[in-house]
This record gives sequence, C-alpha cells and structure tokens, in this order.
Amino acid sequence: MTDSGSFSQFGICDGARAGRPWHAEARLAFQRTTSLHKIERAAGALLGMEADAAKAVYFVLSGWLASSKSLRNGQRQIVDIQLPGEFIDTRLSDMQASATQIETLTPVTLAVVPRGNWMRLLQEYPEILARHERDVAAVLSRMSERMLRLGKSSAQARIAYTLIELGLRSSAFGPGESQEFHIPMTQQSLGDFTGLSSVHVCRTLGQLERMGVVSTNGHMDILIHDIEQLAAIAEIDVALLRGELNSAA
Amino acid sequence: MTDSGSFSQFGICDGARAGRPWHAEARLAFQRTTSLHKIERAAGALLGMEADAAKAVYFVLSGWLASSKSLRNGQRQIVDIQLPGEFIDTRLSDMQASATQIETLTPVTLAVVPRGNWMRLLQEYPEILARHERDVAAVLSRMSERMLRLGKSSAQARIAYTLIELGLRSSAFGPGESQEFHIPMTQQSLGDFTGLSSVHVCRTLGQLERMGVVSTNGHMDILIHDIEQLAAIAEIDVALLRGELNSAA
DNA sequence: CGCGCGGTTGATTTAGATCAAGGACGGTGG
DNA sequence: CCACCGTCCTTGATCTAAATCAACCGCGCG
Repeated sequence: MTDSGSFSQFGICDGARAGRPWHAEARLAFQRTTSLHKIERAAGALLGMEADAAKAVYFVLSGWLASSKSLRNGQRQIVDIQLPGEFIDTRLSDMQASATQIETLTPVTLAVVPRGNWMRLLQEYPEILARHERDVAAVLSRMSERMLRLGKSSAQARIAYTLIELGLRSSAFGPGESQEFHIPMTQQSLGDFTGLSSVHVCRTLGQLERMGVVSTNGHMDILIHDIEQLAAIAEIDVALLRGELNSAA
Repeated sequence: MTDSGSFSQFGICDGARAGRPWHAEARLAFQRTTSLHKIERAAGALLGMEADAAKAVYFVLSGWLASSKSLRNGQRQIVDIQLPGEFIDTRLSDMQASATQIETLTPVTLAVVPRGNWMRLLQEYPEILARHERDVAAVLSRMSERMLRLGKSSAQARIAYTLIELGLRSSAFGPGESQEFHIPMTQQSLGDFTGLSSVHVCRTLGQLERMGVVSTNGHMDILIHDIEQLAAIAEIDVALLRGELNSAA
C-alpha cells in the first residue's frame, strides 16, 4: 500500500500515480476470467434500466456517472458520483425504500461483470478482492464526509467540499497554486448532490467567486485560486489536505 | 438467498429468521481461522482509541454502536449505527478529512479480527466473504436512504424514517398493529443522526405523538401506533414496507 | 441536598427554499 | 443567415422550516 496515510477515500489509486491506470490492469484480469462485456453510453443516459442483465457489477473504464435516489414528489439526492476505476454495484438499485437511478454525466464506457461471475472473480483473484475492498472503503468514507456536511454544514462548506472532492478525485490537482478542472454537471445536479436548490448553488458559487477563492467559467469550469482557504471553508483539516496534495503530486 | 425481494438493507439476516443468529455461526467460523479475541465495553465508551490493534475489523456480537464524524466546532453527524451481526471496519476511522469516532450506545461485546487476518479470512471462507458483501451492500443502501432524507426531507420525514429503520433493524416488528421498542439514544444523539437540533427532535416527536402515529415513553421508548401513516410520513413506499413486514414476520 | 443531564416549551432569528422574471447560449429548421 | 426554442444560469423579493437562545422542569445520583 503506497498510499497509506493519504486521502485514500478520494479514490486516487496507486496505479494511476505510477502512470499505469488500475482499470487497464483490471481489464486484463476481467478478460482472463469472464468474457469482458464492454458497453458504451452517451451522456445523460440511464443505466440498468435495460431489462436483461440488470443484476451486474459494472466497472467504470471512462466517463462520469451519478447514482441518485428520489422521492415521489421528484426531489432527488445524488448519493455518489463514480469516476473511472470504480465499481458500480446494481444490487443497490433494487429492494429499497425509494427509487434508485444511475445516470451518465458524460459519455462512458463500462465493463460489465454478470452477477453470477462476480463472487467467483472475488474468490479467485485476490488483487480484485483487495481492490474492491479498498474501493468500498473509499466510497463509505467519502459518503460519510458528505453526510457530515449534509447534516451539519452551511451551503458554502458543502460546495467547497464538493469542489475539493471532485477536484482531487479527478486528479486535476497538481502541485501548483491554482487548480483548474471541469465538472460535467449542471448547477441543478450539483444542488441534488449537495442538498441545495439550484438557485442557492448559483448564489453560493457567486459568493466564493467574490471572495476570490475560485472562479467559474461559463458552464461549470472551475478554477481554484486559493485552495487553502477553500479547504478552510469546506471545514477540511488543512494539514491533511496539504499532505494529500503533496503525496498526490 | 431467502430474503431476495425484501429490504435486505435493513440488515435482517436469513439466519436470524431461521432462528439461529448469523453471528453465532460467524463466531464459529472466526474461531476456526483466527484466535477469536472478544472484547467488552460499557455504554458510552469510545472504540478504537486503544493504541494497540487499532487497525482491526470488529464484528458486533451484542449491543449497539454509533460511528460519527465531527467538525472542529463540535458539530457531529452520526453516520451509521451498528447492531449485532454487523461488521465495523476501523479503516474508515483514519485517513480522513474529519475526525471519526465510534462509540457504544449500550454495553457491547465485539469479536476482533486483526487487520492481518482479515483478507485471509475473506479469501478462505466464501461464506464470510458473501456475508460481508451483503453487509456492505446493506450499509451503503441504508446510508443512501438516509442521505436522501438528510438532503431533501423535512424533520418529520427524517424522524419517521429513522424510527422505522431502527425498528426494523432491531427486529422489533412483529406482524401486529403496533410495534414497541427502545432506542438507546438521547434526543441529542438522535439529532446528530438525523441532522436536526435536539430541540427540534423533541418538537417533531411531539408532533408525531399529537398526530397519534407514535407514543414515546420517558427516555426513548417508542411505541408505533400507525406504521402505515408513519411510513407515509417517512416517504417510504408503503407497498415495499408492507412486503418487508410480511416477509419479516 | 444540590448538582447535572436530558427533556420540554416559548420567543426570536436566519439560512436557504421558493416564486418569479430575465438573459445568455447553443442547437434546429426555415 | 436569421428566427425560434429550450436549457441553464442569474438576480431579486418573499416566505418558512428549523436553528438558536433562554428559561424551566424532573429525576437520578453522589
């Protein structure tokens, strides 16, 4: 484990740091054990609604996806966002107290592991098991952080935290002062993610902009000017963040 | 899988339904593979602060625990509650953007699996692997439901959902009309769980009581009079709930 | 007995939702 | 090329659910 002590929950993986992305290796492993079924989807598509192999585990090869739950009145909460190199388990989409839905935020390619092969894969390939364990720990960890902000923080903290989480996870952060990246989401969906109305997302981004910590360019192009202050607003321990930035660099 | 189609995320396990609790079997499996280290703690204790084997996986044999995260200013969010038969992975307690803490809500007994043995256990015992996979799916699923309510629902819905979740998970619900059980939490911690202030928890419980759906007796003894209406308030699909109650009975 | 924790209740404040009206695009069809 | 439309963003005005502040009660306990 080369990443011990760093923010492993943000999903930055060893392989990617070493220059060889984990999902390239994973693909090989999948190919050895199952017929690797690869599917592609355009942006804005819904996943798992296909009648057929709905009970599959997906592995994201490229693109962003969002899993959300919604209430009868249409209110929606995005529960997690999946980036390349992460697993999506559609078991979570059924048997629940409310409707779950997985949608693509960009065009995506996914590897599909039929449900029947999944347990076999875990049992036979320790590296996949270990990777999956780590992935699950990362998901739980970042969901916990988000719950904390959802329950106890201001709109500014929620937005700031989300910017940092997505920035770190998309590996956009270099060692430099300012960090720039694109979030393929509307302010509406950012609101569904942070538990805010789209109107308030807009206002809050405006505040952060006026404070000089970020600037936004048209449709969700984010430029972070002062990551330390942003982390402070996000109520992230700045020392931890600094350590993470160093180890990620 | 005898529970397919039912609310598996509430953690009701097949073994328990069959009369032989899963954690009794699990203990045997643990004993076969590792020296089963059992620890006990009083109510209100903190876990994992012991310097020694902090990097362990715990398995709850009896008692309730709460995992929480907190902000620098003392604001706290309970992220999940663990009941007997569930795993606690202390990996989640380190390397994070904010402090995590696991506390006992009642006296507990835990089985401790040292971190080193954990992966071996998963690889060698398919039934533990399968169980752990299901447990993880259940945790993610109920955390998602809670996030939905945290982000998008009223105080009444959050409280109602929590009562139903805890009631179902503690297996207190029989087939009858009214259901009675005890929640070993103060209104303060219920607030930390639902993202509400303790004052508002009190008022909201009062509202539910005046509406005749529940009554509370002194310190968190809950009696549910009208579970259908409570589920409606919790914005749970009543058909799903009904199915669950039937299959659990 | 008195202290402290947890629950209750009331008064006041506030963060964010909601409602509403424009404005800026980017795509589409004439 | 331009007219039109829909989607998304922006900004202002108003409303409201829940937080906060504050006082008090009841009770278990040293």
